[in-house]
Amino acid sequence: MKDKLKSIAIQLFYQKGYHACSISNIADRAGIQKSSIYYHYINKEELLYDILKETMDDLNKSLHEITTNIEGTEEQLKAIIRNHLNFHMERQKEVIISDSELRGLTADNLRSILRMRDDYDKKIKEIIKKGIDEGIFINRDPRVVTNAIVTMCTQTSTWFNPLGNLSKDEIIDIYTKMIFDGLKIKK
Amino acid sequence: MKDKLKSIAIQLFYQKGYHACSISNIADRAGIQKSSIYYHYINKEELLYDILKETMDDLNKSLHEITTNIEGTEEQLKAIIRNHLNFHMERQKEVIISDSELRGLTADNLRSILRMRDDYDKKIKEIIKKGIDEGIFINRDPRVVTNAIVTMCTQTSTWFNPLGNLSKDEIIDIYTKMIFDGLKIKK
DNA sequence: GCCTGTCTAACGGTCGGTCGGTTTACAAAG
DNA sequence: CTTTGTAAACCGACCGACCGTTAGACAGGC
Repeated sequence: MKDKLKSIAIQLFYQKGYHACSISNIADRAGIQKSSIYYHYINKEELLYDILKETMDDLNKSLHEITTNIEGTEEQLKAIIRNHLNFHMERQKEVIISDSELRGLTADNLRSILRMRDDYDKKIKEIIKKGIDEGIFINRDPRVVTNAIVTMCTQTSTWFNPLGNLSKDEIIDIYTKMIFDGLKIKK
Repeated sequence: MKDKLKSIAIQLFYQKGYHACSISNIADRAGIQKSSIYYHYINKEELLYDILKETMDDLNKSLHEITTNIEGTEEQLKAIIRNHLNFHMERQKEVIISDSELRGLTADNLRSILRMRDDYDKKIKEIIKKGIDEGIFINRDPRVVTNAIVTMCTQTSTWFNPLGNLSKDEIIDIYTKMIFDGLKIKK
């Protein structure tokens, strides 16, 4: 039932937003009374935190696997981009919640989630910095470049349609080429 | 007072989110009773709609000026990117609200805002398509390319710090170069 | 007989919104 | 120069609904 509640909460937080979705909404959809939810979660925020924590954990875990198993700066970055895109197109609801409902957290929980996000971004920034040092990437502010890449990939969660006529792999291909080689035909 | 209410609402909707911010919150900050707000706005949603409408109007107006005053596909796209980045770094609060609080709108108002957003995106897509036809941009799905560019530029609103050590112009420069030429040093 | 999970019932509080009445500003009339 | 009319702007009390949360009872399985 705890898992059921979580997946219902993901659906509803995504659809209506955290504050617009009440405990009763979730209970109704689960077929139980709203008071019964408090057997599984101490309060509404913990339900949100549980979702965000799990999502960030999974994302960080997948990044860790890449940086330990793949060699070569360019190949690493390519794998990171592929992974990030894949994650955000597969788990659209969770990542959209993660991006828009941080304000629903109290100070301690917020700090915990933000640190996970910072860790993630920092690892990517380090790889871009390494690429610049190795002379394979153009020397531009790594912070800005990281933000540009991460945010554009993250946002696929908001527009990707699993039933559309473009597959995830096709989108990953286009994004990767755009990030590495840009828009313009080389003269 | 109506303008004052709007700017307070922008601040609070941005800080706490639309649903987490009550009419009383806004009234308190404005130094009036909450009932007085209903003299200026028929309900809470109209206050949100007013913000979103004005923001999208201004954005669309700025785009229109570019497409009528600038010639050449590449120069147009460059100007569009500069304008989009500038707008989103200058009016961070409004555009963040525009991106995250659409769910607070009822059907009619939502449709109206979404149409403005679609118009905007469509114009950019057409220019990219034109660039592909003219042989200056690499032939990739214009829908995906547009989404990639627009979302990455939009998201500067979430991380740009006006007090940071990077100016808007520096960021615009990096973004433009990244979009047109990518990350990699050409061999 | 105890633990797990759910129930019913109720709590205090806040929400968006309404109502009738009051203040303010200002202009026309005397 | 004062009085009066009027509309804009605001107030304070109030509404029903719903919020998140708690307490305590109860049913079924180990």
